[in-house]
Amino acid sequence: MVKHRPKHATINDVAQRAGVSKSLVSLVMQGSPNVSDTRRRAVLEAARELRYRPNAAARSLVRQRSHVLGVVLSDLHNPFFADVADGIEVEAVGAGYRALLSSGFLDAERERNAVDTLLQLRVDGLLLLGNVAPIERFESAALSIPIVAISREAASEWMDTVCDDDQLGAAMLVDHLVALGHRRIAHISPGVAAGAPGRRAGYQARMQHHGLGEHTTIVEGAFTRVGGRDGMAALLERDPRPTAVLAPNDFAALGVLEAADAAGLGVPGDLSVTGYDNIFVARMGRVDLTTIEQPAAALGQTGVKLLRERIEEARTEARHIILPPALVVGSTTGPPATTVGPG
Amino acid sequence: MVKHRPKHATINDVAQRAGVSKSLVSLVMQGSPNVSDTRRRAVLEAARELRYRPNAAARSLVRQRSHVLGVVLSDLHNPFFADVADGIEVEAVGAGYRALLSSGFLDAERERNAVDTLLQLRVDGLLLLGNVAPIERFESAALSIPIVAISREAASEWMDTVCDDDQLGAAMLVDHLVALGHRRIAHISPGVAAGAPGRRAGYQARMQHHGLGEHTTIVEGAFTRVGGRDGMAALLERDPRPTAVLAPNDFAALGVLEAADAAGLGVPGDLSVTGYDNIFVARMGRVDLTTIEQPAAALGQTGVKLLRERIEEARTEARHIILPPALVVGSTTGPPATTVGPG
DNA sequence: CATAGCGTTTGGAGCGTTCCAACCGCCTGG
DNA sequence: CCAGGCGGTTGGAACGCTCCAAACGCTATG
Repeated sequence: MVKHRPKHATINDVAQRAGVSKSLVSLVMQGSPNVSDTRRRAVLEAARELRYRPNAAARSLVRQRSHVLGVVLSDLHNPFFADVADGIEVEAVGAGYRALLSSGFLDAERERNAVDTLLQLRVDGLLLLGNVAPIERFESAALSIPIVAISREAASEWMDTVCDDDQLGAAMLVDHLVALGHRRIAHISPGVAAGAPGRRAGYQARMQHHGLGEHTTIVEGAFTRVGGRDGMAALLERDPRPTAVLAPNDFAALGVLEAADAAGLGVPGDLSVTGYDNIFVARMGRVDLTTIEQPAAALGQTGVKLLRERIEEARTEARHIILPPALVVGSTTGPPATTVGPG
Repeated sequence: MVKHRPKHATINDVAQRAGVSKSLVSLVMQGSPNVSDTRRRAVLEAARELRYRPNAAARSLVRQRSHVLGVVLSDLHNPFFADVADGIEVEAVGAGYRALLSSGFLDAERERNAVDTLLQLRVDGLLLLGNVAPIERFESAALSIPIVAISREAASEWMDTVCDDDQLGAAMLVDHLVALGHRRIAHISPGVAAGAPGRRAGYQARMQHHGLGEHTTIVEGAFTRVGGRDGMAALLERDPRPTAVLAPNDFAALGVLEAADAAGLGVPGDLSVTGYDNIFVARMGRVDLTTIEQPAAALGQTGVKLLRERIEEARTEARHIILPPALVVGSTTGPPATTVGPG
């Protein structure tokens, strides 16, 4: 059995084997046109034989560019982030970058750790995807590297943001429910996590707008199934019980549905439920959630474009982009049971 | 407005500001005990002021170690991989490594690309998570860096593997269905993708074992919802139609359920459906899929342990570890409609 | 008083690249 | 016949860091 050989071939090994200087090898590797065909073939051949792979660390050291974009996702389990990440990857690869992901595990400390690792690796730019820590925690990092926060409405002077119009999205859901006849509409909100403040504000404002300010009910609950279950548990203790619940995202909505099912409440007969994100699970026939569709891929692509402006064109003033959300009506919303007739 | 400053402070900047040599700064950064308190404080202070962050590229260049593990996931959207990735991250961080993810997007070419990027970054080890390309494509990479393939039964002389017992898992599902009275049990299989061959073999062998060899029916279909839908579409054209379907994983099973719902087939009345992985969606009340639970976190943790053996203890002979699966019975399986009585 | 030893600090070499200036032939034009 | 130019090639400096050997200033010891 051949011994495992962890040592990598270097550009010098290749140069020696091909009988040329390391500079020539470098030129060949970069696809320079000013290399004779014979030498080029010799170098390529030697590189293949030695299984040579340029050392990205050494390269980025001298180039001062890594051509890698870092992505910190708050939750690997949430399909919405996967959709956004797809958009990021497509746009990044198209522009000659690679995207490297790191999970923040819905924890502020681990999020910070992930950011730090990526920063030490000297990625060219950083995309924050639904981070849970308050945005100020990332401002100091934004001084030394371009950062784009996705799904973060909070405007920062130092970093760019791109998100959907959370306030509008929440308002659309309230409108939809009010049109169905609901009045006691409650909201579950995850505090300061990405997206939460906007949705909460939109909900509150729109309730006021409809003259339902007194029915405004907000309970705490995370962007997860457990968060939805917890929030719903809290709402079940209210008397009178709300007839409709705006979950902060689809994940939480699934938790709400589970809690409702467990409590023997019919959906939408006894309770209407809405989500946010339109993840694939929401569109499964057996779930069919009423929700807000965010333009996930577009969010990711726009994020990369913003990063490139800073990296390649040295833009310094912050840009904040808002993309339009869309209402998707499923079968988890309907008229409240107590409403009789259309009046 | 202050100008954006992409230039990072170096160890020399810190040294100069603190009035010491760069060597001393290096020592402080590495937490060496042989540094006087005064100097240490001065260095730390200077580093903070300059927002200094060690350059991981330069460090890994001289150390020949990056303390980063690369993870290539075949599909970011599949929650099963997220579970495994969690296991990886936990174990990696505990051992002083960081995990960096890259998606292969269920495409052999992009998978190769992802591997190459990570290789160029000189990660200390690589974890392949449900890769779709045949394993031989990664063998040459395994010569220059430790690689562990997860959910890959194919034994390789050059890289380690850790997976659950796919053959056994598939057999358990067949046993379960046979016990319910099924005979026409079909299987959807994604060819050579990770996990597929073992499950297919287990299905075939167990059908034989039960004397149902003639009812063995295999159609092509990927590890995705669309794959499940396609496979089910093909099966719906068979006459007689199978009474039970073994989807290759939960994702595909969701597609099968959708196709069955669309075709007006009751589950489990007209058709029993099983998955594989036990992802969270399978456990939602409205789905409640019969499936096989893979020890996801354990798979990830074991993978990291194997990597560390190669990295830190220079193990060279390959190890192949198999973890036990478990049957999870839900409400998508039941006796076939045509069966009368227990005979 | 010279020496040894200890804790602390430092300069310099080297990690694998890129890139620049310089160089080598060779051809062309005056 | 020589200056100039050009395609092809090369050595060496630099990137930011670690680590080694050596030096430093002390104190304790013979």
